[in-house]
Amino acid sequence: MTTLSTVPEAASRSPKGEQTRQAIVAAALDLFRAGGYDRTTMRAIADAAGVSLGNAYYYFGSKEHLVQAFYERIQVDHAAASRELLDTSRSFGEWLLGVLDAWVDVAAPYHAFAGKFFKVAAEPTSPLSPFSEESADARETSVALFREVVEGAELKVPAAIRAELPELLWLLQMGVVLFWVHDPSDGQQRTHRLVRQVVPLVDKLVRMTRLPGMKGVVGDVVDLVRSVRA
Amino acid sequence: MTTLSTVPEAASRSPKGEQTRQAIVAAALDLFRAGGYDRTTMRAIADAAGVSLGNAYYYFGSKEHLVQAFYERIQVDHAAASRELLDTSRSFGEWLLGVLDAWVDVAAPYHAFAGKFFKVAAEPTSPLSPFSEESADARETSVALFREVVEGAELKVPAAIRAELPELLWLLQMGVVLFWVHDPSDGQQRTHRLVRQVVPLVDKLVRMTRLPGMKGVVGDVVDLVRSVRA
DNA sequence: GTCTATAGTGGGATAGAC
DNA sequence: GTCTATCCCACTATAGAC
Repeated sequence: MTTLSTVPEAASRSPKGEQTRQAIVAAALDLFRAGGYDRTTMRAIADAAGVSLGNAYYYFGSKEHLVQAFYERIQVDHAAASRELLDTSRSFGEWLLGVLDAWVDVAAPYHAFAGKFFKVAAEPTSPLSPFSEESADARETSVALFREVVEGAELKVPAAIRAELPELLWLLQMGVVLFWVHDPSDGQQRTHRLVRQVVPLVDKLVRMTRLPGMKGVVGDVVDLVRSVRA
Repeated sequence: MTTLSTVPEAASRSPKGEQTRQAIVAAALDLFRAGGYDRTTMRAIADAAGVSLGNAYYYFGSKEHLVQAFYERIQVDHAAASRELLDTSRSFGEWLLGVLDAWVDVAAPYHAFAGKFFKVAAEPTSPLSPFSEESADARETSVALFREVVEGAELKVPAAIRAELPELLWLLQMGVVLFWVHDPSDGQQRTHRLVRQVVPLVDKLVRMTRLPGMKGVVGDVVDLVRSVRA
């Protein structure tokens, strides 16, 4: 939770500061959506937010830090959308489909500049990397969502798989994001189709782990996942 | 083979232009290795190459285009290293292990700033993206390598799987790259361990596709791969 | 701690002359 | 193909207001 940056943290934000901060984020997301990341200047963002350039930099150490706002926004919106889904009791497959679809819907407005977002996140040393130390909290929040999906569903699978499944589903979600970022189709229909096709397959594979002949492979997969995480 | 860029293509390069081009690439590679990508300016590259800044931009549309030199270098070295392996007759698993290991070895010298390289490649609109139109040739070369691995081995698997396997193995390779880029361990030992663990699993899975009970899942996977590529 | 105004610097990228 | 001159903008620095 500690950070080296001078940007005020959530704990130490005054109401006024928080308001300014939100104004800058809102302006940035608006302008990014309208004109893309590259063509949106920090000056334009500051102007649109009604603050000085210096003030914008007071809250966000760099233009890339504003991308983080986008990251958080999607995360929060997706969690909210998923929460609604989880309240209605359904099968594992339906939940998974709902959660993945919800992400695509929530992220849709930002697809045009998602490439830039993705670029920033792709650098291993970036705090925005989904694998970084700094984003551990956000990652754990996402994994927790999938843990709810797994635990809520009446899934009869080996305990070992059950334990690793949330993280594997998170990885699946990352794969969907990767596809989505590269999806040029209208309204990202192809991503939606991918999700609709991949979910039943995953559902089937997960249920197959119960079969006696699968014991060996399942053990291998679990070992692999554990050694990767170590 | 056609490109929209104004950069001279291989076919239309004059000897003089080719010389200048090589000088710029050499200077860039040197400086990148010495000081990293960010801290190396286009002005410094132009200076070191003995050309003007404008001239450097005549040959390379952007700083990112210079990163492509690394991409090509690794690709060529890996193809050469793999070719040697393919000459000695072995099993599918041994070949796959050899080819993946060879990549990690070939790429090792560039690991320090591979993150920057990766960042550039991650942007979907970048010509360097492994999924881009511009890198289709390089991608096809890699897939062809895995096709040799598949066709050279006496693998008894359904024809449908056999046809898709090269592309799936290429995807596996991309996964290894992803892990490698994030691997901070000495000499990227963890990546080597991952490869050593994942190859037997893949080998086992591929051979399992022959089992009668697998017909359904195998068909689903093939359908998925085909619809993703479409 | 929040904010403004102004005046920089550095470096990626471009225009247009030769 | 090559140059020089220039633009643009992320980012910094500073000095001071509330």
